[in-house]
Amino acid sequence: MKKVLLIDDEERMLELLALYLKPYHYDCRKALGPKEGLQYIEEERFDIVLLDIMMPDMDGWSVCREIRQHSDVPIIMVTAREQKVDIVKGLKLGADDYITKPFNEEELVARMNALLRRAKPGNHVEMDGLLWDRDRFELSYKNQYIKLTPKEFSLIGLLMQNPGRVYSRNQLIDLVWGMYSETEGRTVDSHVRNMREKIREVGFPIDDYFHTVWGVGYKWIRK
Amino acid sequence: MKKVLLIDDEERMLELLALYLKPYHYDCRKALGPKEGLQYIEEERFDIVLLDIMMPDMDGWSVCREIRQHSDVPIIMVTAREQKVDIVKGLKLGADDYITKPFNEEELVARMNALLRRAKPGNHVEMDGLLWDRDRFELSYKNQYIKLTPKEFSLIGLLMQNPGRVYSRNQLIDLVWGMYSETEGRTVDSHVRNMREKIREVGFPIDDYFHTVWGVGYKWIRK
DNA sequence: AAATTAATTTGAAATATTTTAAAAACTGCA
DNA sequence: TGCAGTTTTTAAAATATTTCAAATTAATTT
Repeated sequence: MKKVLLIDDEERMLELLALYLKPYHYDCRKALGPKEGLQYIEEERFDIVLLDIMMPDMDGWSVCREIRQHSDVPIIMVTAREQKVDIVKGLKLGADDYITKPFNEEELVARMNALLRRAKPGNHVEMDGLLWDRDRFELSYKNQYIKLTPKEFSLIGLLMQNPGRVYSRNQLIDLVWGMYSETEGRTVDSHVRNMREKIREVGFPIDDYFHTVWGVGYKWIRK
Repeated sequence: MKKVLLIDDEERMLELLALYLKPYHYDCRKALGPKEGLQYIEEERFDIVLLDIMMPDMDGWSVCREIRQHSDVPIIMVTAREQKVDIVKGLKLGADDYITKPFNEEELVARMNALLRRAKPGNHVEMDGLLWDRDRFELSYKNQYIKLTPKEFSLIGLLMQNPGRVYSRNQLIDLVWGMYSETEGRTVDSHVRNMREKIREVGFPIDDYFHTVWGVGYKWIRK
């Protein structure tokens, strides 16, 4: 499901946008005002951002520039009415498109899809702020990067991608190490320990998610 | 220089568009009508297409659909006036943006650039003062030129254009050396070493950007 | 509660990967 | 052909990861 960040300083507009997008099964996060918006950007990964450019304490262009410091995420500016100069300014600052209020639902969704179509599809899973990204070979929590070894990285990736499923040590060895590996089951434990420790350090409640199934193996549980 | 294909059935409009774009150094190809346009698409590679949707013998949407059969090239539709329904239809058929006549030069160029920015091959990238320029075959930092060999140059270009993404040695060999190369993975290391050394010499903090991902490969990180 | 079984922790040895450095092979061109 | 710059290969030194076994801790069974 695509994650959308809505940034506006009017509660009502946020609700309206979310309502529009609801039937299309986007996962909407509402940010009331630029500060909150930028904070979310720092903490999470989004597929697209809808940004209102008429906000009192910080104008949309500054927000646009700020976002571009951190991320390449597609940005659609939302403007009150057509103002050619502003549009050009926004596009130059790194926005990808704009749409004017009042807009119709269909056009909004069509524009979002046109942008999402161009975005490179990534291979990732996210759980309560913990992001596993195969393309980047990175695990991160709220923009803190957790340095993992290759085995640790594959291990957690497999588990996160199959929440609820138990894997025995031998299954994990087959899947992560590769079939016909001579490695012993106990070795998995060491990697699990090291991995848990590293993730605990950045403040993610790993023990709520990564469970030991006594006598069987390990599983990742979806909260 | 970016290649632009203009498709319209009015000679006058083609001239006008070309005139608008002239100061921005685009390489414009004019196609009078949809047939000619589709023929060019088959014969040449373009960076972007400007497509008028009001043409008599074949409507713009059919052209749009046809183009998408052959190519992923970014398409901007040009419409006579705002017609919401039509816009949505075009976007759904694979167009990326639209602009209404009469339009202003600045907005047209801004929209083209926004699309070209997302399109894959960039001719230059800049990161914290380090400039990679394909047209000049030059890498420079604060006006100091760093002399690179062709392999080194492609290598850093690929990485800088895809910040965050890890590339394995084999992927790099496929992408830089070309598929089916017999070259060994370790060879990449040598080029990496030499390149790092040359860039370090001019004072750019290359080690903050160009990272080794242990057990996997290399990546460029955006700071 | 004691006995049993399994998981975790620990640290050191074994392996694997990357870096460094230098030599060998190759390429385009005068 | 021979040169100068480039690319590739190779081997060693430096780093980082993985493994494994012993000691400890925790959970389960009797």
